[in-house]
Amino acid sequence: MPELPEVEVVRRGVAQWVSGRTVADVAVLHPRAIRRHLAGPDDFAAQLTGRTLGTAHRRGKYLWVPLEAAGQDAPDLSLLAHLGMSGQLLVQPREAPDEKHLRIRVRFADTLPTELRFVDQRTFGGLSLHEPVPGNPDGLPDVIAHIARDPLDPAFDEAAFHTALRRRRTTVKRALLDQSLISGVGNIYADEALWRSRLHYDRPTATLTRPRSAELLTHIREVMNEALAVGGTSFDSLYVNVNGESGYFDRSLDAYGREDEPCRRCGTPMRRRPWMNRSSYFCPRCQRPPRGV
DNA sequence: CAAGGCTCCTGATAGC
DNA sequence: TGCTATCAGGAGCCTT
Repeated sequence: MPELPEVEVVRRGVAQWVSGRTVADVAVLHPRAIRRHLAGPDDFAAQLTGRTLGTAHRRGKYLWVPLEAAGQDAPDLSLLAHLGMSGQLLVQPREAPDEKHLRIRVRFADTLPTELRFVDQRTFGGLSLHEPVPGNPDGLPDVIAHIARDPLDPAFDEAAFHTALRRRRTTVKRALLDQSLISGVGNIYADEALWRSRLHYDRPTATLTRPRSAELLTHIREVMNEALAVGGTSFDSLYVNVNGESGYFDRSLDAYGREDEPCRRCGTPMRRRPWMNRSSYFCPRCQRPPRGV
């Protein structure tokens, strides 16, 4: 499942292989993949065709590319991508056979042999075009203006994060998954960071002291940077491929998916608990539940 | 406004 | 063998 590190790998791939190229043709093969583009597939294709892709940006799990606007200070339109659970952005040879779940194809007006493909089995992800937030130099799409900066963003407001945690009346894992509070954290890295911090997922955020929440933030950054260090150096070909099952990210997980396996700190069998229609993995000894849970 | 639940989707897997 | 149930889960949307 793509979370921040995986999306960052994709961003780098897009920046390397696609930025600067001009779109010649767009094929939308599944309407659900552009459902955030309210004007529909024909409009999506028409607006994107002829435009040149600018610098690839990322905030949390969102990735976008402003379309270059000749003679203007700021971009007038940005191409937004979210991978959802199973989405992939692939740079493939034009003659490569279609993937089973190919949803969108973008061909370019140059002589390079590659094209951009959006492949997504479960269609939770998608592409869309949006006007940027006025005055934003990076072309931040207006529809993701509510997404908080992510913990790897130099402008992430750490003091505001701590304050917000104390003010919230919720539990710590819910807070970590709230993209308007801190973005880029999904179920996997939430469990990993909580395990490193020895925090139970149902710990009320209001009980976190400033040092404890600072430690949590440090662990979030560490686990993301470690994943990035492994996955971010793995692609060196035309193939920009990220999905959670590719293997090089989950090899080093300490908590996620380790039910009944020994805790790497204390040896106690790890547990899995149904949680918000998904799962939470934790060590029952290292991560003691709060009172009343 | 904040918090939490529901829902979209497809394929792998388990169970009968 | 073949069917059904369950699980994976990001985030918009709706209700409370």
